[in-house]
Amino acid sequence: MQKLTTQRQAILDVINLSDKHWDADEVATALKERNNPIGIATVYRGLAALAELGLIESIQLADKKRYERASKDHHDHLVCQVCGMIEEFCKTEIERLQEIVAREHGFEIQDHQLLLFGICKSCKTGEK
Amino acid sequence: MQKLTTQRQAILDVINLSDKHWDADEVATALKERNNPIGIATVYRGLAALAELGLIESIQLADKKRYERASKDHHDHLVCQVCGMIEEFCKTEIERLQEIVAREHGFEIQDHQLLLFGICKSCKTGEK
DNA sequence: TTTAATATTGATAATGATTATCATTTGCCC
DNA sequence: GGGCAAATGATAATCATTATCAATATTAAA
Repeated sequence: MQKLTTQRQAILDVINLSDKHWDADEVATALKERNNPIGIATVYRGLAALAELGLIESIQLADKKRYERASKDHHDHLVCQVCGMIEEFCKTEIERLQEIVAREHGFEIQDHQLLLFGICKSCKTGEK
Repeated sequence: MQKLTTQRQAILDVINLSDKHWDADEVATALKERNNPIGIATVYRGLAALAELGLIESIQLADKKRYERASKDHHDHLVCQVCGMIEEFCKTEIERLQEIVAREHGFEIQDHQLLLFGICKSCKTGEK
């Protein structure tokens, strides 16, 4: 179960194109522009399948899910509320503290998500 | 702007009833059961207004927003993927590290959300 | 207090992301 | 080479949330 079909490879290629955080619609549009249109339902299923295979990663924002290429080390995200830009950061110390919290609660962590919302550097300095 | 109408006070009362994390529909149902039905659109707007006034707090889960009563200290959440239970925890050290990350990126934090997904104590020990 | 401006309510329609349905196609195993 | 399991794609359905809008309530001003 969960095959890497030609459609899913095309989706994977698109996501690996850049370090953008793609939503399903953007992936579908990019595929259309590459003259390889894929049905939107297939895009959704393909993204879910690729994430399950560990070939891409996902973050859940308030309104929609976004996908990015898989990276070696786990990271979390800064989300600019002005321009929508998403930056990444690693902080192993935070991960360690999360484990401590979990232990205190008898909780077994399987996944986590840390989002920092605010204003990014370029929006703060008024750049375009 | 943003008045504390009788409807909004009723919504606030419901949320202050317990330390549950309510979604809009549950609040509307609770109000109906108390013989004080309030239109669902008004419930949504009321919850948003109360959160803006700082009288309640919200967390954004994958599918929906949930509201809880306001607490003195900021806290984050453990979400059990088996039973759906939501626990809270405080870890000021994590908050401090978030600020350090932000400074490193020239980012100004306005809000944040940390969710730990996994299996809670009682689900792990097989309780009911 | 009347009047005017403003915000709220509630029923319902609209939106938007995502999932379900289902007939058709593809790929693989024996 | 037929059959089973999974995938595809068009489209309908779902579900939380927001928009619309007429009716009502509240506040401020005259």
